[in-house]
Amino acid sequence: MGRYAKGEERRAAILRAALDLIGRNGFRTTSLNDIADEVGLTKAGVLHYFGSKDELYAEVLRLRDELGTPEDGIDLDDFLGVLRANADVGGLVHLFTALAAAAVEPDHAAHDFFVDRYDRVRAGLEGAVRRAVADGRLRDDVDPARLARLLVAVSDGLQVQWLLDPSFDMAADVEAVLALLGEPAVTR
Amino acid sequence: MGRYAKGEERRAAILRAALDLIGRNGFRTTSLNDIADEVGLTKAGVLHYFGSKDELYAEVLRLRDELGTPEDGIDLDDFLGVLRANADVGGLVHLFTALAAAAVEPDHAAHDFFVDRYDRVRAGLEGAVRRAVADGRLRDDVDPARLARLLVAVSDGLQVQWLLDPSFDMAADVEAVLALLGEPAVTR
DNA sequence: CGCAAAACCTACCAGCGGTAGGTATTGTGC
DNA sequence: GCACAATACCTACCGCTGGTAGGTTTTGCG
Repeated sequence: MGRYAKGEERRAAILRAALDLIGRNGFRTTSLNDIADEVGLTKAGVLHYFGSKDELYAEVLRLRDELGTPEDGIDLDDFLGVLRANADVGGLVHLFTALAAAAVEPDHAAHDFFVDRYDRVRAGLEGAVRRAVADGRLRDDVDPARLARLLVAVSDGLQVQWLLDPSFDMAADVEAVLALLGEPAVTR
Repeated sequence: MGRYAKGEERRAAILRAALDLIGRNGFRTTSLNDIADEVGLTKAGVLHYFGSKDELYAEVLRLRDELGTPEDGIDLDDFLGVLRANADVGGLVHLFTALAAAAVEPDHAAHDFFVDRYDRVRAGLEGAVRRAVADGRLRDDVDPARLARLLVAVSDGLQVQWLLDPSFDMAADVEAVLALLGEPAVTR
C-alpha cells in the first residue's frame, strides 16, 4: 500500500479541493469531474486515490474529525464547542447529515466509517457524562450510555432543522437541556 | 389542473409502487424506471404525474403523513407512538432522513415540503408540551418551543443511529428523557 | 540502469433523471 | 353523437453521472 511523495500530496490536494467545492457549491452539485478539474486531474485520476465518490466523501469527513478532535477524551463543553463551530460550515454539516443518512445501508462505502464514528463519539460522550455526574454537575439518575446516545441524536437532529432554517442557536438548545438535567452552568 | 379518473388511479398506483419498492429494495437503488415498470408505465409516464423524482418522493412522505396523523392535535403519547411504529418501516424512515438531508438546499424539489412539515410538527408538539406542563406532567421551567424543537431533533437523530444499528429502543430513550423532565409515566 | 510500483490518461460503459414532441385516450358541451 | 380540448402516455433523445479497462508515463529503489 505504498505511496510516492507526489501521490500523498495529490491525495491531500484532492481532499482540500473536495472540501472547498462542497463548501462553495454544496455537495449535491459537486461531481467527481468538478473535483478533478479543480486539482488538475481527470475523474479517473481522482478515483485512483479514492475507490469511489462516497469513499472520498467519507475521507473528507474523517479528515475533518481528525483536525477537530482532541485525542484526550472530550467533555461536555467540547461537545458544545463543536456544535457552535458547525454553525460556520453549513456545507460540511450538510455533507455529514446527507452522507450519514445514505450510509445507513450496510453496503454503502461509508457505512463502516459512520458505524465507527458513532461508536467513538457515543463512547467519548458517555465518559463525559459519567465525569459530569461524578462532579455533581449532572443529576445521578441518568443512564450515561443512553444520555450519550440522546445527545448525539439531538445534535444531529438540530443540525437538519438548522440547515433548513438557521434562525436558532443549536448550542443554546443543547445547553438548555443539559441545564434541565442538573448542569448549572455549562459555559463560563 | 383537472384529472381524469384513470389518472387519479394511476397516480395512486405509482405512489403505492414507489412505497413498495422503497420498502423492498431501499430508495437508493430504486429508479424511476423501476417504479414505472412496476406500475406498467414508462419513466416518462411517471414523470407526467410527478414533475421529478424528488417530488414523487416528497409526495410519498406527504401521503404517509396524512395516513398516520390524527387531525386533532398530537399529544406526547402519540409522538412516542409514531416513533414506535417507525421501527417497522425502516425503508421509509431511511427515505425520510435522506430526503430531509437533501432537501436542505432551497432549490430542492422537496424543500418546501420539509420546511412546512417541520413547522407543523414543531407547532403541534409545542402545544402538546404546553398541555403537559399545564397538567403538571412536565416541569414548568421549560421553553415549550425549544423543547418541541429538541424532541423533533432527538427523534430524527435517533432514527439515524437506529438505522445504523437497530439494537436499541428509540421510544424508550425519548420516554426516558421525558421522565427526567418531570413526566412520571408517559405510557400506562 | 533496470524494474516494479504508482500515477494518471483516454476511451468507454450502463444507467440516471429529465425533456421534446408526438399520438392515443378520455371526458365535456352542444 | 360529434367536435374539441384536455389528459394520458409513448418513443426518442439529451447531457451527465459514477465507474471500469487497459494502456502509457513517471517515480523511486536496489
